[in-house]
Amino acid sequence: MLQGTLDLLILQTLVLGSAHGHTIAHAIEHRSDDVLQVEHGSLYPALHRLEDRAWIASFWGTSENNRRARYYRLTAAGRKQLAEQTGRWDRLVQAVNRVLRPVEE
Amino acid sequence: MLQGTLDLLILQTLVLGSAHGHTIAHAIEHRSDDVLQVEHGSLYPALHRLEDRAWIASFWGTSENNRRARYYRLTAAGRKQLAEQTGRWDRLVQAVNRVLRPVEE
DNA sequence: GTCGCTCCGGTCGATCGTCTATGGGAGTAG
DNA sequence: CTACTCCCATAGACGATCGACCGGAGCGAC
Repeated sequence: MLQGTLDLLILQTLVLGSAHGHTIAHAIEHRSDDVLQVEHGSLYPALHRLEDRAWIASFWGTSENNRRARYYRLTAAGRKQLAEQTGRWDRLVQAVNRVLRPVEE
Repeated sequence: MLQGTLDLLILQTLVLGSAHGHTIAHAIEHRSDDVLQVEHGSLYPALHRLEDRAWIASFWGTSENNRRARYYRLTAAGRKQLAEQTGRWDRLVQAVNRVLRPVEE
């Protein structure tokens, strides 16, 4: 996966509502038509990283399968961050595409 | 910059003809409207990496400023690799965008 | 009851790519 | 001969991802 993108994907996923790790990973994989794979070893460090930066907040709950699960929700700062990172992502993609597909000058 | 993208950008730049490090960096920066910045410390490791993989080949020459410069050209394998990586890039971008911009289901 | 499976959270070490900083040689202009 | 630019190069740190582990706890089959 592309470096730095996971944080963005997680934030976006949480816009739709609080969720726990497993659900977040599945949502990303499903919505990307299984192109993006979210490994455990990447997911949890990312979640902790985002929580440290106060972009998401967590609380313990019970999953739909009656299992103990840590739920995450987007904070106000996280929402702001999501907008910034989405913009940054778009700019980068456009920049790379300009290089990849040269137009006649 | 996005991880792994630099290799792709370099390969694409060399499609237009052989060039040395400085020129490659400037070309990428210029064609991306200065959004992408190519640092020396990233460029040369990338060039050596690509050469190790035989996707580019190098030879010593003289720059337009009469300076000793190492020129790089795309190999056949590099051209093939460019096509593959471009496809991979497109797939990833589309996948991320699907997650970022949810359509009604 | 207990065995095995799935769900859920977590960590650790290795790896990879980038960045900052530093260095040096060689041409050029004053 | 000094200063500046061009060009190549490397070293150390950092940040993010990955693969491989480990633990617990619910659940269904037998």
